[in-house]
Amino acid sequence: MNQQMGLRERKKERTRETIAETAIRLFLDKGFDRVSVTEVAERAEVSRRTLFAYFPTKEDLVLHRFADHESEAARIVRARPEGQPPLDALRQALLTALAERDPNTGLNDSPETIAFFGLITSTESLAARLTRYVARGIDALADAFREAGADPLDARLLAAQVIMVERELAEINHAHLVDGQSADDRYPEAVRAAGRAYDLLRDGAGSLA
Amino acid sequence: MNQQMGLRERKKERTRETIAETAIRLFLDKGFDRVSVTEVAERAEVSRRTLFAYFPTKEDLVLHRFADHESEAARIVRARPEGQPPLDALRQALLTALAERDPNTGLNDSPETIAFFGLITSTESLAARLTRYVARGIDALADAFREAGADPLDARLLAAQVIMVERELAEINHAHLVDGQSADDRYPEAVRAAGRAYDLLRDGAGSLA
DNA sequence: TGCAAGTCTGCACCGAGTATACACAGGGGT
DNA sequence: ACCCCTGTGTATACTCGGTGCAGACTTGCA
Repeated sequence: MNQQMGLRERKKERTRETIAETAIRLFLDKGFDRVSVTEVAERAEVSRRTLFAYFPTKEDLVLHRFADHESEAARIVRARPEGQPPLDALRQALLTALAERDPNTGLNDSPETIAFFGLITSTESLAARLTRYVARGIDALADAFREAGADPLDARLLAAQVIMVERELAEINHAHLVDGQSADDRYPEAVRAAGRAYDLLRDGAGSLA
Repeated sequence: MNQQMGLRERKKERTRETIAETAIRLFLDKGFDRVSVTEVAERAEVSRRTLFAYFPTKEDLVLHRFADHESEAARIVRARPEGQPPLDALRQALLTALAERDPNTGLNDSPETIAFFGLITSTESLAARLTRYVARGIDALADAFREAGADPLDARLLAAQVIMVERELAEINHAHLVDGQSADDRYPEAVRAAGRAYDLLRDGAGSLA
């Protein structure tokens, strides 16, 4: 029974992947607003109705991946080594992600990644819906901070700051790559900016502002 | 001619106000998703098409007010007294707004204000579109920080943090009022939280996290 | 083989938003 | 007085995202 259920699940998963891939390919090719859901369904060889059974909205065809990563920051905090401050763990994780050219850092210069990133930032409805996942990421991170012993108010404020700062850093990196800079060229400055950002979080803006 | 133009402008403005007020009243009464644009147009006695000439989207019927306030923070920084650090000016402005029970602080307990605030946070499409104005507010504030002499990277990071922190504070206040607390009861704690938030921005999370 | 549950589909429908073509008013120049 | 021009509102019909419904098909299971 387990195997049979497994087969079904796998088939559903394959259908799901096919739909999402077809959609993203079309969106990258013609632009999100210039492709109708009907066209996606036709190309993916499912009915419109079925497509909506897998993805509740058109935007989710693109953004479903982010649903999985929304609590990544919280996970990092929870998995940190004994005795390490949460902010240090997050800083370290960001530096690692930069070194690995993690797409979420905006520092991956493969054409598809750049295009995908650009698709989201340049499509208003996608950017808007993305913030929903961002908000959940903030909530999750605030929970993790609280578990780590932070005051509830501090936890929320700091979580919001961390998440927003990481987004800004990613956007800045992406902007440079769009400008033609290679990820390797940008890397040192990206590392510096990330360090500066976490210094600000730890030490504050102080007299500077 | 000036008078006639003036009259015309005023008439347009009144029409605009009528539409927006009618819409908000209906939304507060039945919920955003349970009122169609057609119904709003009928009640406001204009055609659907005319309504869309005044407000590009249904969401803007509610959010148009925020478009004006999106650069409020930037304005505060630019208008600060000679020699005052930008963060101090923002802190001071927030404390003043709290004392005045400015609706944007989430600390206004008039039933309409609470309902209006709740309408936005509980309606996904409204919350999503609101972030568009928030993003523009961040950009504007970053500009102001740069004019005040901040490094461009610092300006962006700090602007994002300030705007998000003020939003979080407002949400927390609103949540307490929804719970039944009066604005006056909540006020001391709101002041404390605001102070703590700006302390964090100035001094950082430090060893705490 | 036949039953039951889950999945897929077609169809009709709703609501948001747009294109087009038109009505109507007032103002300005001849 | 005439016409035109511009700005504002209107009716109609359309596209597209998303949902409800009822039937058909697959798949697992007895």
